[in-house]
Amino acid sequence: MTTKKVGTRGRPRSFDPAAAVETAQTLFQQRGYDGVGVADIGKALGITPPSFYNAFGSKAALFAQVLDSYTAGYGRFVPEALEGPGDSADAVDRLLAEAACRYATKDGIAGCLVIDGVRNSSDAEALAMIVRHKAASRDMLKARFAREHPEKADGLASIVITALNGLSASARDGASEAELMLSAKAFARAFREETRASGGPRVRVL
Amino acid sequence: MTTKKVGTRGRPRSFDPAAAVETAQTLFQQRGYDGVGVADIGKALGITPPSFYNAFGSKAALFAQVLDSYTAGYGRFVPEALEGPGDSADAVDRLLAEAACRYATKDGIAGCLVIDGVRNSSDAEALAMIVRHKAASRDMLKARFAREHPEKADGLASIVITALNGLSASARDGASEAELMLSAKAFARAFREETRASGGPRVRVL
DNA sequence: CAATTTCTATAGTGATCGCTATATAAGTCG
DNA sequence: CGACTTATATAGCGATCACTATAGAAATTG
Repeated sequence: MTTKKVGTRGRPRSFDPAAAVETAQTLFQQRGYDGVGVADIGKALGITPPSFYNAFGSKAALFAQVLDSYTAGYGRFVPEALEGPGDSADAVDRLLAEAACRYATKDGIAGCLVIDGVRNSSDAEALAMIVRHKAASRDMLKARFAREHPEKADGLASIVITALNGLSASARDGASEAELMLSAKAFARAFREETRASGGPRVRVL
Repeated sequence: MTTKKVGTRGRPRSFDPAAAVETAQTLFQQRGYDGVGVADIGKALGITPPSFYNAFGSKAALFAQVLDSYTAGYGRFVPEALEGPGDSADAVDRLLAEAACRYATKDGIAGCLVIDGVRNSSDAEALAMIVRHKAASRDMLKARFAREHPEKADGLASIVITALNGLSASARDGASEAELMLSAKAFARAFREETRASGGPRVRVL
């Protein structure tokens, strides 16, 4: 009896659903949506299928909870980096550097759940959820860049998303934090150039 | 009887194995290794499981053939871009631009099979093959960059790999060729800066 | 022709997938 | 206490996974 809410009738839960969401997040991030079975989650939580379905409804519904929790918790660094001091290029520099730190392998977890959690999945429901989350992230980036570069906000968002995609993929392939940071810094400089350029980069090599 | 080799005894094949490898490549690229079943391939080829196993041995063995064919054919653009005229930065500019073109969705296919074909897969054998192919690609990049930048060849390879990873991932997420090209050009400029820089970028904004 | 070789289809292996029908255990409430 | 409510476990659903045992069909060879 992990949860103990007074005034509730019926047999109490033998596990904490919030902790279960965290456990599931870890599993989904390690193996991807399709790579984790309901049986795996059940084993990790010490529960059997009926308890799982009574608590979460379905594997997809649990994944939705995991994604919401992920975005609201771990994923906060994105809006935080974007809304910090300085211009768009400063924000992107913070964002990519932070991503390089966070995406690097820690406790068997690497990369971003939203970016890579359902890659190659054949589950339409899970794919649709991720599409929504990615669209929301793109809108967030675009809105930030549009404040200074309304004309090319969309292109700038594409560059940042592709950079984040690359960092997450390399992290999942085992890249070290130092390796990721090198790419992050290079891409951040590329972004800064892009915010300046009309045609090519207006810089002069010394 | 697609194949007709004279002098062979026994019942002839009802399908062309080389064409089958191409068909399988398409399927693997569309849905990933785990997303394609032997039954799917059989249906696409109009054959039943015994014919499949008689010809290829196993799903993993077919995938190995697909990867070899992919690297030897489609994947030639990588060494070709690297060995063209100019310095490393010129080579990377060609490489990333070519990748942007090729990775963009065409006939339902997007991204790179080596980069994303087994992402989130739970098949150890297929994963091991991809690890080998990725290592070979990294070595190729590193060797090219080491000719001009022996000290930082490894870091430069990391940047290019992360850029390619990003382009492939964004392509699989549906990015247009124009979008990918914008990122490719930005990353190529970042790479050029990196080949010049010791500390930060030695440029002056005009 | 018959013998040999090779590929073919039908059917089914055991394992795993997400999910559930049934019954029981473990609580609160009157 | 009994009535009620909720969560639990055992067992199994149909579907799909990679793969195979068996036997027959289609070619070359003597």
